[in-house]
Amino acid sequence: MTTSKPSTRDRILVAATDLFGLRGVDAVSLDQIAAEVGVAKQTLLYWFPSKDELLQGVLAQAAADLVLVVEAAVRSATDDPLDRIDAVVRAVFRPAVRRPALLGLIREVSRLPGPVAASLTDQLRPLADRAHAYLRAEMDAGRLRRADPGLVAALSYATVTGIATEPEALRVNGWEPTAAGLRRLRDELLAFLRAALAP
Amino acid sequence: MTTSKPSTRDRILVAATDLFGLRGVDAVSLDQIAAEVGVAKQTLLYWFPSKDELLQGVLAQAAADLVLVVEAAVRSATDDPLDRIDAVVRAVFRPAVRRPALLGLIREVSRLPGPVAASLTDQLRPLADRAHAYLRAEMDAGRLRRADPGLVAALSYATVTGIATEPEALRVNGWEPTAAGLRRLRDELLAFLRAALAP
DNA sequence: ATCGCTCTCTACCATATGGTAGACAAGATG
DNA sequence: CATCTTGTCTACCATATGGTAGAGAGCGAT
Repeated sequence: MTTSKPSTRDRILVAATDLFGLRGVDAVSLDQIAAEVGVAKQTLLYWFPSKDELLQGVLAQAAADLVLVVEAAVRSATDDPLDRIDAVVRAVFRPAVRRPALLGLIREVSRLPGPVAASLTDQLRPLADRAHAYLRAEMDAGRLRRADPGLVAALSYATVTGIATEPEALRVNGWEPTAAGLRRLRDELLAFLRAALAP
Repeated sequence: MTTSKPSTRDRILVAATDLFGLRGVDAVSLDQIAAEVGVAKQTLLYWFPSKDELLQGVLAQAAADLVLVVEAAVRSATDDPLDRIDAVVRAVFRPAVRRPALLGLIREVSRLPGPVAASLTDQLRPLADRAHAYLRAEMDAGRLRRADPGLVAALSYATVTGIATEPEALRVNGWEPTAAGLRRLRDELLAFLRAALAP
């Protein structure tokens, strides 16, 4: 549902996503976002009645983007379950590399309980449910090693977001959060998944 | 370096750890922490000259605890590398289940760049370096499947913290963040690690 | 007793922030 | 022209927060 030319509302959404993701929601003031967009704070509050609703708007957009990316990856993959998993993981990593703020923001919000986090969870649930059902079906068909599909999905989700959203934290492991480093980590994760899920 | 009876300083540290971890650093005011401890805000500022230094104190304690737990686990394990990895993962999960705030806080701080995060990274680096060296040695000895030890360490760290610190986020995968659920997830992770690292 | 040290307290302040009130300009519509 | 809607702005406010200044209580040492 993106309009063709960037409206004020869209520009606010983009700037807020980046700033929230980069510095953390609480650390970013409406004034800073407004300055980044080049409008007055009141214009923000015109489009989004409160900071909370702005955050919700940002998250709705981010979740929608994530859903689109994953669905495109699924459609473009072959029938082989390991290939599909591969494609989805790569798809999730791609925007995370290009725009680390997005997944980082999702993760920050999910960390604390509350209505905003609950709403986000609701938006991502269909995606998770489909992955869940898919894994179960493939395991039943003997094309993946049997395991609890919910646990596998949760595990993969935790790992992917853990890597993609907090590359700075991984420095403690002597690893550098460059784009090349992220790709190597992604490939290692894929190797892990193959080793653990191959029938 | 813990004293035998809980001093005011220690009580402040405990309360701050829990509150920071539970609600996020920015969302917790010094007044709230003081109220929790049962002292005046000034007493906090007497022991820790600023909120930033309080945060650093909390992190130093948390990092030290983590180091102790992991080292104890390593000492108590057998020589088999998979058993050792198993023991370490279980050790990291244990405090995370009992006191989710701790690892969550570490992760939150690591998320944003800055001097506080850098200092924390420095405190955890020895641990990471030892894990790194250990994995490399075992791989060289043929007792683990060959892989980039830095990547394996980073991957495991990301997964463990991803699971342990953000159980709420994993609800999207139809999983419940109970203690039993955490244990099942931990066991699944261990199975993954065995499958991927067995020689 | 009194000095000095440690620890805790009661005010108080400067600042930043989210949010409100309302004016002003530009079209669209009658 | 008059009016209504949309979008942006300037000015202002109430509040919360991190931090400062300084006083006083308890207590061991001289």
